[in-house]
Amino acid sequence: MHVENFKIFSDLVESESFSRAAKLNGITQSAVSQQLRAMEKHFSILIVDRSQKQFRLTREGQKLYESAKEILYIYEKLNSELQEMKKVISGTIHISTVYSIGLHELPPYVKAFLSKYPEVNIRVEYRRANNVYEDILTNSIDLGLIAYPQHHKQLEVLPFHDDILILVVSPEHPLAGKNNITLQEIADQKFIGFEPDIPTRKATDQIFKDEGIEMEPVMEFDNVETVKRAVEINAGIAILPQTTVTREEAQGLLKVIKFKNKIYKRPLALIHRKGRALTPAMKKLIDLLTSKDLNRLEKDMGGNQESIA
Amino acid sequence: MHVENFKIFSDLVESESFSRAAKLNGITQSAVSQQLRAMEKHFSILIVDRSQKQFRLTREGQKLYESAKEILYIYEKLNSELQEMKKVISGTIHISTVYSIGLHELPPYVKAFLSKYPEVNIRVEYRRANNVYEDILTNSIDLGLIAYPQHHKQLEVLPFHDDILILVVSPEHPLAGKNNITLQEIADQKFIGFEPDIPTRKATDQIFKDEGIEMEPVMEFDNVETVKRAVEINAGIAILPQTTVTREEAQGLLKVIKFKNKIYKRPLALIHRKGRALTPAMKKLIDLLTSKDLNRLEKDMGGNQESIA
DNA sequence: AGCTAGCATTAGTTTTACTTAAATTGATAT
DNA sequence: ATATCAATTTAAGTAAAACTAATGCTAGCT
Repeated sequence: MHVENFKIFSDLVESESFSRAAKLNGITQSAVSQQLRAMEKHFSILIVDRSQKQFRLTREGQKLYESAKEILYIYEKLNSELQEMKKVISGTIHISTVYSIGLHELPPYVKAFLSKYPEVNIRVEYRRANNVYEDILTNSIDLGLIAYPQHHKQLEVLPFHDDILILVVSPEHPLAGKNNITLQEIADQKFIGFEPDIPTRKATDQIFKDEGIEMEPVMEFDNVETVKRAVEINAGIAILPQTTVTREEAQGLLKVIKFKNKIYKRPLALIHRKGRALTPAMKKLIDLLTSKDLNRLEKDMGGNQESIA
Repeated sequence: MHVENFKIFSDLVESESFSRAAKLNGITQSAVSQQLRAMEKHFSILIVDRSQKQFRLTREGQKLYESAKEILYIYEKLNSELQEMKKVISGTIHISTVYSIGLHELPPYVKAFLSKYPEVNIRVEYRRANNVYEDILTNSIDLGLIAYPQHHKQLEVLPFHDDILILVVSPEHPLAGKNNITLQEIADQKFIGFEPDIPTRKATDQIFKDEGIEMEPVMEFDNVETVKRAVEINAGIAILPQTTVTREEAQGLLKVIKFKNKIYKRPLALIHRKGRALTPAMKKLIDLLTSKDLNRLEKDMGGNQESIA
């Protein structure tokens, strides 16, 4: 039994005419007649009393009509609710991110997003890179933010943007006066790095290796914040993403020195489980994050804002 | 959208397996997969999150499941109610009948019927024959009882049984002593008849005509009861259906005389509008009335008695 | 009696739904 | 990494259902 049959039957009852019910549903009168006959056969009942010209339901027909209306009501409600759900931007988004991105890259995006979609909750968890991948693969988290993305069969990797790696020293450090510098010039410095399993550490290791420099950190930490604190007390120098030190640089706590001739990039990426159903809110957030220009996107999104249920 | 689709989807959600849902519905797992895909296309939504092996509904899928259950509940309720209605013998039956049948033939049947199906209301209206036809054709009445049935295109005529016409005289009448009689012997009697448009009058007219007797009633009435009263006061003789005078004969108010050599029958019939939807109660009553043997039928019906909702 | 409007019927076509079989996928083991 | 396994998806073909168009009926009207 088609739900559409109920619609046509309902129209038939209300219009008391096969031909009008047919027109209302864009089919021929013959189809309406055949449908009714099929319904009568299906339930093995008489629905319409055909003993007179005037349209008249049997008791069974009356009952059927009542149920048909109920079903149609639920069905139409379902339809509109589903269409609404597609549009409505709401719910909670769980994000797993490494400190460096979550603390320094993400906030402006989150702020912009939440001002557009106040119905959305964004919950950010700060985790080590390997845990971010794990969270995504086990479906315990919606989105992940990592640097130097590793590809994986069940992972959708969306390039975010690239950070630039710069040298960070204490204002007290002998190199603090320089405006730019080469890797060779810091080869004999005390280097403060990330722990070996942190992607950025692997990246800096590779950078040094490419330049033929053997560099063993004097200290290792698992997040930027601690590295910065160590550099601040002049325990050594560090190579960090530019955006993670803007505040300290502005406050004169740290000195930032660019590399000469060379730009070391730190690619960032947004990851989510491949094929994972994305809520409209998640899609919007991904759009925002993968858009190159935050301001342009903010404008674009203004027109798209939907009413919130 | 098929209601059956909702059933399969519901099974899919509850079993969390395409193959089990398929088995439950006697189709292949491929069909389940195709159906789900068709539903997703139909609503333009994702229903099942396929990003992991484990079965998981999307928010939309959850909503769909809830509505599916509601619809299935109504549909199954409708189904069982319709099947119940087919069985249950209840409601009101409107009968139009002429006096002679309604008063003397019908009562035992009605009594038997009501004792079997106490949920049924039988409303009997006493009308002239032409009005009975009219009531049936205009659908204002369910069943009609008439004598000498006229056939009509929109009329279903079910032969009831035949009355036997006999001569009725007052015990005071000179003919009262006779056991049987010929038409010729009453040719010069004062005859009390029905009005010309009453079928039984037409029948008696024909009977006299066939025998070459010219017979003009001295009185005309439109129903048996009045005819009998007139005979009782010895205003004349009358030809009436045997069953209409049993009480008066037993009480000695009237004398019944059979016709010699000849039996004049008065065919009775049950009529209803052709194609008119008959309720189960009506069908049962028709069965009872058209059955030759009241007692046998009563026994038969004993086993068929249904529970009443 | 014939006409008309509306429904029913029939035949043929299009559409849909299903089955079978092969391909793909994701998870797990090798 | 590669093979494997179980489950789902996809593809192709077929059976069934639903529809249209044309025609047939029938009740109610003139």
